[in-house]
Amino acid sequence: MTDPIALALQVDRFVRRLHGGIHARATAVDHDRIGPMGGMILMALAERERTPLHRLVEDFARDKSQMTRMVRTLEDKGMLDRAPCPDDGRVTLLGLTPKGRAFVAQISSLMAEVVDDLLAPVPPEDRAAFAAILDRL
Amino acid sequence: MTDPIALALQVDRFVRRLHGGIHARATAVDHDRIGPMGGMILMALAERERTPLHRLVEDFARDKSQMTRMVRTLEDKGMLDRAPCPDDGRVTLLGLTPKGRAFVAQISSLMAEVVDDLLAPVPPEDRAAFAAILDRL
DNA sequence: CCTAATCAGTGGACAAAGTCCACCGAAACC
DNA sequence: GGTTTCGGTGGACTTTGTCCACTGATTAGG
Repeated sequence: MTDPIALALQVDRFVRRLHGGIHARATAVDHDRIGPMGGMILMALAERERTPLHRLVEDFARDKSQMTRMVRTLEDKGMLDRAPCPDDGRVTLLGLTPKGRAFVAQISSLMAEVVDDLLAPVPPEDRAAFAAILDRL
Repeated sequence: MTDPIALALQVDRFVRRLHGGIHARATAVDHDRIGPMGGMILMALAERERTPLHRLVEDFARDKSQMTRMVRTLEDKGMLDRAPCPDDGRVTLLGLTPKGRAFVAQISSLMAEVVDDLLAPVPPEDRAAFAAILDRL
């Protein structure tokens, strides 16, 4: 047991379903074609306000340039804005616009719903354990 | 706690690191440009022999046509072969070729290593719990 | 039986994500 | 003050994923 390959497969599948679920429910709301990834980024921003880009890069474990572009299109769509960091001339701080905030409000409940659905077969106390384990990665 | 959004983020990140880790270690071995996805498929095939395509589709939660193409390129590279199913004229059964089997042997140990690294901060008994929870999805 | 709905798989066309590498300007480190 | 490092950008590309239409077996309904 604890076959690492099976485990990898299952985690991958979980994410797959997650994205799929979001996609399915969000198409109705997502008129600006933000997409799952964009949504994730916005939600992340909603939690930690005024974040530099490189923070997102490591949180999502994505490529810098990719993140640059993601952020760029989100900015173009009026979901977030940039401001130069006063302490460090290199960094630009990102934050949600009111529009972005409104969007996040819409989708985060959908998101929660999706996660809930996926975790349905798992009893609540195990969910907590699950989350706790994930925390240490 | 048990914030579903944070949870989603973490799972996503985990998969990200997983793919990244595989990618990093496998480039040396992967001379046929199989890629992470192809590798996963081959490993899945290694476990359940003679599998119809639609089984992979649901196991990986991918699109049918995508899977068709993946399988096609893997076949072109001599990693797997197809055989018509005797019981059902619609399905084609997939199986690893010797070459495919050899490849899987190579990468699955790398894979296990990667997963192990990722799970390093989690004590063994919790890993089992983690795996058990994943099983119910 | 024979038609109708269903199912496995294929293909085209396209959009979204991710990868690699080179490159700036600002900052930190002797 | 010159050299690394760091945050971010941009180009050029490959890999994945999505949507939709369509074939040929196969089960179901009457």
